[in-house]
Amino acid sequence: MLQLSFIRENKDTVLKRLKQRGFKQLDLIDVLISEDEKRRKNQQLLEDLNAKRNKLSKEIGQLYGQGKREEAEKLKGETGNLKSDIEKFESELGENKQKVFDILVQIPNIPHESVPVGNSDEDNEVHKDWSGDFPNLAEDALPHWELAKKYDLIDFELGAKITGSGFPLYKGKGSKLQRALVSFFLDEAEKGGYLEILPPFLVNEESAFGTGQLPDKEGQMYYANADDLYLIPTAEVPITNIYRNVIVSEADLPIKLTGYTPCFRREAGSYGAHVRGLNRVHQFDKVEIVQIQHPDKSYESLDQMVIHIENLLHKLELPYRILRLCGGDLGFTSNLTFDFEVFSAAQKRWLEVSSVSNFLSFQANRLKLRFKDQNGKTQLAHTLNGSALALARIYASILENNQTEEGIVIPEVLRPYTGFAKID
RNA sequence: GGAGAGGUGGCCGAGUGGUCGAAGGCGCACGCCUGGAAAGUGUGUAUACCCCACAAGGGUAUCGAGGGUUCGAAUCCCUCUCUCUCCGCCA
Repeated sequence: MLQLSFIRENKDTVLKRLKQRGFKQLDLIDVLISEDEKRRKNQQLLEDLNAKRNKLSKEIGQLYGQGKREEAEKLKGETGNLKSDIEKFESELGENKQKVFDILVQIPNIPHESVPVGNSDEDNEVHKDWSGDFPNLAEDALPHWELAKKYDLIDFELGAKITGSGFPLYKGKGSKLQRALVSFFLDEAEKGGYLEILPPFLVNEESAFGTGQLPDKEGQMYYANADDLYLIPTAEVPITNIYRNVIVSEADLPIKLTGYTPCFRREAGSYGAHVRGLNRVHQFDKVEIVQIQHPDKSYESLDQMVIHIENLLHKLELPYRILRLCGGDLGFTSNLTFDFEVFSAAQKRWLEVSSVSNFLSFQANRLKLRFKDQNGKTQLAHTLNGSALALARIYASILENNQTEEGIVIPEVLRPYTGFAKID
C-alpha cells in the first residue's frame, strides 16, 4: 500500500497518477486524509491522557515506596475518570485506525509516468517487437496439445481424473523436458547473481497480505481451510516474504533471490478454446526472480531483469515481444510492468510467459521491509519481481515451434539437461 | 495427536507488580590511546506513531500475538501462536 504520509504530501500527484490507471474511487483520497486527521486528533488526546495516568501511577508508586499509604490511596481516587476516558478514546482511536487502514488497502499503486493510459490488455504498448523470423511450420502443424498426445508427453485426461481439469500430468520425456527447463532457468538465475531459494508452497495470511494477494484476490488462490493457509499463486509470495518485518543494511542491497515453485491459480471463470492445453492451467511450474533494491536504483534493476529474461528467450530460440502494460491492465501492486509474450507458431498466438514489475515501496510498506541508509535513517526498500520463466506456455511454444517431421527438436541449451536432442 | 519446558533489545542473558525501554555481557559505531593494530578506555547503539520545521526537544505504544486484572504489568490471569524435549504417528 501507499504510504499515508506520501499521499498526504503529494495528493495532486497521487490523484493524477491514479487516474492514469483508471482508478475510479478517487474520492477515497479525501476521505482517507480526513479520517487520518481524526485519527491523529484522537491519538493526541489519548496520549495526553496516558501521559497523565503514567505520571500519577509513578507518584503513587513513589508514595508507597516511602510508606505514605494514605496519600497514595488519595491519589488513586483521582484516577477514576481518567480510566474511563482512556477506554473511550482507545476504542475510538481503534476505529479510526481501522477505517484508515481499510481505505488504504483499497488504493492501488501509482503507475510510472511512462505507463500508457488504457482500459485493457488491448491498450498495452508494444515496447519491443520481434524483428526476427517466425518459425516456418508445415501446413499441418499441430497445436501443442496434439503434439503432447502424439508423443505421449502430457496426459490432460489423467490429470483431470486425478484432480480436475487444468492439472496436467507430464510423462516420460515430457516430464524430463519440464525438469530440464526448471534446472536451466535456475542455473541461469544463479549465474545472474540470484540466490536460489526453495520456499514453502503454502503461505499464511500475513504473507499473502504482504505481497498484496490479500485482501484483494482471495478468489484467485486455493485455500486450505483446516489450516488457514493459501497455496501460492507465485513464488513471489513466499520469497518476498522472507524479508517481511526485516530491516536490512544498505550495503546488502540489492538482494537478489530466485526460486522454483509450482504455482496454483483457481482462474475462476476462465473457460473456452483459448484455455486449451497448457494455455491456462491451475497448476504450473515457474522460476521467479526477486530483487529488493534501494529506491534510487529500482528502475535499473527492472531493466536488468528485463535483460535477464530476454536472454533466456534468446537462448531458447523463441520469438518474443515485450509489452508495456497500460494503466488498466497494470496489477494492483505494480508501478511499472513489462509482459513478455512468446509466439506459439501452431496456434499463431502470443502467449504471456513472463511479467516483470517494479512495485516501488508498495509491497515493502505492507511487508515493513526497510533498510537503514547512510544517515542511519530507516526507509522502505523497493521490491521487484519477474517470471524467469513461467513454464507451461514456454513448454507449449517449444513443442509447437520446434516440431518437424522427425519429431520435436530440443533447443541446444536444454540438451545437457534433458539428455536427449529430440522427441520422436 | 498427548505430556512437559520455554519465547526479553542485533546476539547472549538478568529481571515474578512500582521511577523498566528494560541490569550485565557480546557485537557494532564513533572518540581517546597507538607508528599502526590488538588490548585498554569513554560515549553511543530498537521500532512505530503523535506534537514540532521529517532540527532540537517532548509524548505515547511496543519484553511472541491478542485480551483481562490493577492507580500501575516484561512480571498475575485467559486465549492463540511459535520453538525445544519426550511419547505416538509418519515420508
